[in-house]
Amino acid sequence: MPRTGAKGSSKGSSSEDTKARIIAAARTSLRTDGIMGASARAIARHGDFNQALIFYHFGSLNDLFVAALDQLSAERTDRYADRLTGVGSLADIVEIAGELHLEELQDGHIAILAQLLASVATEPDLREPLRERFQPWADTVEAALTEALADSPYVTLVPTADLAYLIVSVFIGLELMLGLEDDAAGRDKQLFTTLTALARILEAMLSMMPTPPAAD
Amino acid sequence: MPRTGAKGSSKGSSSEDTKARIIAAARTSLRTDGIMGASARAIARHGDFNQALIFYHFGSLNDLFVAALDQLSAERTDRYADRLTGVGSLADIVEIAGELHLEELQDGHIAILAQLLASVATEPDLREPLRERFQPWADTVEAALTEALADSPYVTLVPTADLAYLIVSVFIGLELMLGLEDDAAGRDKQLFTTLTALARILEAMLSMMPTPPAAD
DNA sequence: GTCTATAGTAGGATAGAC
DNA sequence: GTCTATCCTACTATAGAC
Repeated sequence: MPRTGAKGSSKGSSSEDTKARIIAAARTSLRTDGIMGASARAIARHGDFNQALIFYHFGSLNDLFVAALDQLSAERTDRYADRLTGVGSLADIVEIAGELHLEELQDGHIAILAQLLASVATEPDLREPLRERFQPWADTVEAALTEALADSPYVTLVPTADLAYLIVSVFIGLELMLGLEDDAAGRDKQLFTTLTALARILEAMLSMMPTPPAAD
Repeated sequence: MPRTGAKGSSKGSSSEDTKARIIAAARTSLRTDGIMGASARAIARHGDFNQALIFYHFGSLNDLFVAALDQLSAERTDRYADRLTGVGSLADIVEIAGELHLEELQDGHIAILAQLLASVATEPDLREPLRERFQPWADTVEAALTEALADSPYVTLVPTADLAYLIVSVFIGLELMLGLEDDAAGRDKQLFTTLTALARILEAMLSMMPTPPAAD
């Protein structure tokens, strides 16, 4: 096992540096080759290093994939939180979600998530590690929902945890469905434009309601 | 290539019969082993036949998967249409969608769809065949949406094609996300209960509106 | 139409030189 | 820590016996 911690000198070829290169190559491979094509050899080709390094630094491909997801989660949930904090209305949140989704789609981040999720069917050992690492995503979305609804009288009516789970599911499902499209970005924009418009109509209706409706 | 068409006698061991057994085994393997585990050998094991038969009857694994999807699409979109025709309200449609999703989840039909969609990243040749075969799903959902909204004054406001696409995406995304859960069925029920409740609130609000709101 | 046998390839992972 | 070389396994697909 390679030792951890920063080096005294600023030498560029440290162990941590190599691990980072391997993780970057794994992400590229998952994104472009899919989980079925992301073999040790394919990953090594993307990063231009030796295939055996993967096993020296990470032990197994699955452990490498988990490390890659760790890095991705940390990066992206931060960014989500940045963009989503301080958003006050439902329609605004949908609109920003659309922008985020388009970015993520084009950068291929969601592709990585979808491919890893699909691999759980074949690699049961990945289930627990993936579950832990998907929770922050749902939490970030839920926090944004809660904040956006904070000054609405309807907050208590909305089960934000369930909605957050559904929204994450939409992101994943859209990624796979849009993989069939010729113009995925265009279709994605159109879909979120539709959703934003519906959210604005909903808001208009809410503003016309005299008092919060009873929850059945 | 095996000849097609029905036999004169009712002999059970015809070519078509074998092809059906192979397709059934492919579906089982996709469902339980995932796309990464659904090798010719694994499929043959599920159906208890010789691995070489797959190539004799279908030519390649990808062609077998497409045939399996064909069969699944025909079966299930019929069933969807049966259950969804004549449903008059939005909340009812959501409720029935929840029942259907739970059935499909437990029977593993959506798992097959999700696994095939994920494989497109690695197998570009599957993209076109899959796109053609996913269209009926979206069409069925759209038809149900259109029918459910038929006597509402808001029909023209709702882009049913986009909504249908999103709903299919939710089905796919949920399948993958629920693959991480210990109690997938329970979580699924809970999510659709939430959605149904929200749909009922929306309906109540709509019934209180004096006139259709302008579309921005 | 179904079988056995096998060719040919690619994969995960490790040993051992450097 | 990184490389080459390799083991072993599994895979797709085909050839040829039956």
